[in-house]
Amino acid sequence: MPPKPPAKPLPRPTDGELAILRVLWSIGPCTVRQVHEVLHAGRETGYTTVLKMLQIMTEKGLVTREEEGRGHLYQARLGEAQAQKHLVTDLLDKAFQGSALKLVMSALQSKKASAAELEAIRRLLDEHGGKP
Amino acid sequence: MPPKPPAKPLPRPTDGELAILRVLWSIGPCTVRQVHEVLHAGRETGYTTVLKMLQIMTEKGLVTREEEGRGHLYQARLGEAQAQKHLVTDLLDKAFQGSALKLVMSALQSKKASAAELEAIRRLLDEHGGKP
DNA sequence: AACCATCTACGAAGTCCTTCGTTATGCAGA
DNA sequence: TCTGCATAACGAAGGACTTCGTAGATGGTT
Repeated sequence: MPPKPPAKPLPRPTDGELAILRVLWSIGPCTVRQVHEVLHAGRETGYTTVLKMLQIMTEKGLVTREEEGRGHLYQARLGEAQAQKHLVTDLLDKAFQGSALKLVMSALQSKKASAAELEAIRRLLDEHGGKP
Repeated sequence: MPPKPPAKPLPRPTDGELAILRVLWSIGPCTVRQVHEVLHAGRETGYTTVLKMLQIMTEKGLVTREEEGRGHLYQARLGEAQAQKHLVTDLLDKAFQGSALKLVMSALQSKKASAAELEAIRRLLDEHGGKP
């Protein structure tokens, strides 16, 4: 058996860490420089700041790192869907008393969902709970 | 015109602050002691810790305070639904590219929603998007 | 009045998050 | 080889969050 990564649950990523994870999810494993360039398009974030955050995220287990030439390649440990599920579960427990209904209501009120999205959600419901 | 409260958007409450807000939402305006007693049932949190947090939350504008006898009454500034909407919108933008569909999918996968809840969500969709 | 319980206020400690200046390392070219 | 560039690492600073010890204020009781 390969030694399991420590079984402690991954901490919830901070907002800054989430921004980095989004980059890793969208373009796959990449170097500090690549992450920095993508982030730099939107925010002003120094190179060493990104590096430091990736180092800390490595310690936390949010990302894994492997040597690549003279630099390192970073990769998100959790897939996007998995991480989203964690975040939603967390919010559900902390702000919605675990009620998925209330959360869905808020979501639909927060952003106007497109008709196509509404239809997709309806189909999801059919698969999920059995049509009435 | 009464002087508006400062127009800066309220900061997102931390987890600890959210726990306090939940108490205020459930039992209405109350004193530090009341909040502490409710919280104490679940977590170990000192009285002065709750007091300090309420003071900071007052500075942030998350709660309002009014004199009551020798103590103070604290009240959440935002209603529960309003605060939930903020939290959901925030999560939507930061982790779901603004896609309500993806968030709803995660929510339904995270917790098994009851049949009644699913039906309620379906009704919500009908009101919201127009039945197909 | 003296005392006690309750409450507010203050400030400090410890941790975490974010940022960045600086230094070390390793590769490539003059 | 020596120099310069890209990268990694270190360490510190500043702010936010949480916790708590302690002090001050107020009201009721003996």
